[in-house]
Amino acid sequence: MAAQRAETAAPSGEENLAAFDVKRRAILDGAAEVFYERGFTAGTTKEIAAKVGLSQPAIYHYVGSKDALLREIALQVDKDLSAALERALSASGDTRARLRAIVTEVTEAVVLNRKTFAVYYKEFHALQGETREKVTADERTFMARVVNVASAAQDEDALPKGHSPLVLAEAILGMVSWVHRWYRPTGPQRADDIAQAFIDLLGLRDGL
Amino acid sequence: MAAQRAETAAPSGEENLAAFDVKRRAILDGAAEVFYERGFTAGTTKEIAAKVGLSQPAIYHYVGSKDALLREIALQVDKDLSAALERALSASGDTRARLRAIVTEVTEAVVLNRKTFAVYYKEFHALQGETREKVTADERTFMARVVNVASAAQDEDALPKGHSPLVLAEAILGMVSWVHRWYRPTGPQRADDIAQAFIDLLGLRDGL
DNA sequence: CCTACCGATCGGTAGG
DNA sequence: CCTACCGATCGGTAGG
Repeated sequence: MAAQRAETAAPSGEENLAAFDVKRRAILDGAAEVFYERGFTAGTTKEIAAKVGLSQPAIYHYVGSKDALLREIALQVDKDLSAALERALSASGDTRARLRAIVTEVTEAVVLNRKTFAVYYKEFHALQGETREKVTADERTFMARVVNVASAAQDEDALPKGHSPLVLAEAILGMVSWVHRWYRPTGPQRADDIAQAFIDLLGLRDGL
Repeated sequence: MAAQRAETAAPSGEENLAAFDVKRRAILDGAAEVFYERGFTAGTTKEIAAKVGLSQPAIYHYVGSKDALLREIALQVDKDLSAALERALSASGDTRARLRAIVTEVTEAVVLNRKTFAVYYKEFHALQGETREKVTADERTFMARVVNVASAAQDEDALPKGHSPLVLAEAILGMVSWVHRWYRPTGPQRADDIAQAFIDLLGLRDGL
């Protein structure tokens, strides 16, 4: 449960806290990759260790449990999503501009950490206890804020009236979230191009 | 690998082929539910058996392996998706009407078998061998056909020009596919309402 | 940070 | 279709 750092001083007093964090980060990255390729349950701590050049038990010097690996991944995505929304909503402009900013910021977040987002979406059900509750609550808050913007957009004729703003918000976020499944970094599209296509498709282009 | 039916004649000659198929179907439904709730790897044959009122080994009288359970689920979704697209493209009407039909038919398919689709999307990576290849190939064909419609729609000014038709197709299908994640049968929305909201959001309403 | 290893789980088989 | 059970895997600990 508790972080392991206190019990894992460097072997010979030569390595420092920064080295610990660097390796810990590498382990988390390796975990995201393994869970992305094989799923949380099928992916093993041994595979993660191999990717970082450690023995399997060595993982436990840096992280308390396999569950903790998934928890950190989920909390990272949770943080990325709120940060993206925060940036989008703090930008200046009218409601349509805010919607555009949401699309752009969230698309960029998904593209930037595609594999981490994929693990988050696919392995949500494997989250346990407080983490599950926190992430669920944060997602609800996130949705509520986007729904508010969608509702305002309907009032201003930037989105079609006569439909639940919740459905419109889920539609827009679905379009954006789904990027994690088809985006390829080697492809011709950049995050900006994709976001702009979404914006035009939704009729949110500036001056429309 | 081979179906088990030939080796599993009814215990006392009383039950017939229909009973076998009924139970087999129940097992597949139970598997979809268990894999939906717990994931493919974490979900056990014991849990599936319990849901159908059988012992764990009894599962193997009806299905050859745990992998076969996932395979059948994936092939069912594969079939549902082609059938939906087939219906959409065989309907009369112009390109915009065809796009509307794709949105409506696929949304209805996803809503109807929400959990099965969720397992398909989340556990794709666990598919093995020929099944994986077939499903991958079918998905590619599916996409190519939707991209064709999207491209034609651009030519006819039913979708915005200046963007890759692939990105537009992924955007529309993402919106629709994501329904598996938020749709609740107890909610106020029917599949039709959702599809109509998508259509309006995309500016595809008839006569626009 | 490693080697050795335990405890538990689980897919699948045997044999009836 | 059941009971009994095997073989293998894996998360995590011990002890250094």
